[in-house]
Amino acid sequence: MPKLDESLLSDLPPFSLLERSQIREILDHAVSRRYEEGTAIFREGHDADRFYLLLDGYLRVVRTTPGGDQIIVLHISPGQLFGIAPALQRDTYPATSIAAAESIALSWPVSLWSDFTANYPGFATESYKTLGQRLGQIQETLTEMATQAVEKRVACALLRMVNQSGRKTAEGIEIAFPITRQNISEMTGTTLHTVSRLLSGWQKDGIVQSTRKHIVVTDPHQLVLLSGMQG
Amino acid sequence: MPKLDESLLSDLPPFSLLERSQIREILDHAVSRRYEEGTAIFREGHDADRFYLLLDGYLRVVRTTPGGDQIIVLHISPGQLFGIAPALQRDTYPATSIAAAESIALSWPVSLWSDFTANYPGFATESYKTLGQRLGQIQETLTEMATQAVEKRVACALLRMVNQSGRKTAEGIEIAFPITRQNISEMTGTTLHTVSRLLSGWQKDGIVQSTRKHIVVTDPHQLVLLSGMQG
DNA sequence: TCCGGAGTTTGTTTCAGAGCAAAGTTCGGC
DNA sequence: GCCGAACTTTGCTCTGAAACAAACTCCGGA
Repeated sequence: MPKLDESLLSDLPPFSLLERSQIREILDHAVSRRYEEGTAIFREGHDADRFYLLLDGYLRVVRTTPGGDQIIVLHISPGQLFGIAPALQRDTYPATSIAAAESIALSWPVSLWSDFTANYPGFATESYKTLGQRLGQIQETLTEMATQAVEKRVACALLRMVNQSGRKTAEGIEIAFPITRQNISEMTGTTLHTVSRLLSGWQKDGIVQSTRKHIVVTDPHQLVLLSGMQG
Repeated sequence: MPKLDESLLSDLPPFSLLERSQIREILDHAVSRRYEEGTAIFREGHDADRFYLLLDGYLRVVRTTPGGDQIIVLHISPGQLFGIAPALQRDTYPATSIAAAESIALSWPVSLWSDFTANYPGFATESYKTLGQRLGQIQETLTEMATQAVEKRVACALLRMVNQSGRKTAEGIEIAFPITRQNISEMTGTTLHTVSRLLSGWQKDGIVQSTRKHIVVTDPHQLVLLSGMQG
């Protein structure tokens, strides 16, 4: 494997407080790997033997029910830690993570977790901050799921993805990774049919523009109104 | 305030590894307080200035939507830490906690959090373990909410409460704190009417026995079947 | 270039469960 | 012992969205 460059990490929150030499050391223990779209990085219930940092691409964190339905708990974007089960004293991953687009991630054996948190002060802090944000996000989704009708849930899901990964284009803001109606239905607890109908409707109203596996939000403000959110 | 006894903490996971003198020291910084049923310990969005340990009673952790609906995210039972926003670098509580029954809790100012984790090794580990379990639990609820019909969700909710706080009685296993149909509907994203109907039906089938604010599960096995769970 | 599979659209039917309405019941306080 | 508030039960109606069904479109590969 080629030697990794320090600049990969130096701008990311978990590492931003560290010395160049420390980053060098961390990188020397890291394994870098590329994942095709659709590939699993690790699977629910498996031994949590490594923790990860997404360098490039996007991931879906997914849970499967005994009945075989799948739901998407959250998405991971570049720069975020994931699979940090060891931080929570878990010996098994609580969910599966799948590359939503071609992705590159670094990983380390869990045995290094305690070293990292002990030796690199900013690291622990930032990890737990991430965890806190994620917990809040999931609670948010939960309340939404429990109280809102399908249309609002789908609107919220789109907005969340736009906020997390939107990039500006001529027509509006585009979700940066491939996503199907089926995927959206798995984020919102509905069916791909219902999502398709909603999206068609919104297209007609000039709120979104979508092609196969690809969505551009042309009128974010309208979507916010539909989502019924406060902020 | 009377001096608190060391035995209050010595058997609880977050403190079980500590010396008597260390526990003494921790207790000397603690404030103990009693909360009437229905009282808030802290509220969503408020300054996270203290963290807590529930000594006795039960709490509901609750979120309110902009639209005014409430949903119960989880319950806290005696011996558990809660309001541990500082562990996640949050400066504000992400949810409200309310005494489901008369309760007693210890609390400390957040400024002590870093002391605790630094000086008492078992403490940090156990806190994060709790957090991990809670995260898993919420993910579980989320998937359930997204994929299961109302009947299963309510069955699951009952089972979860039974597992967390059930005590054996002559007729079956009793949920240890007062709970209304409304409460259950707020755990499962349905209406109190639907919960009432389900409970009536199950009563007829000899699966539960319920009176006002009080539920006994007489046939847990049947309930497991209804819940469609794997374990 | 054609084929097949994956993703999408649209129509129709059906029903679980929300919403609305109204009694009944229990309990704590006066 | 009475009152009112909080909790529960039950009936009825109506609708959002699931389920079922089928066609259509795009894309990559042989």
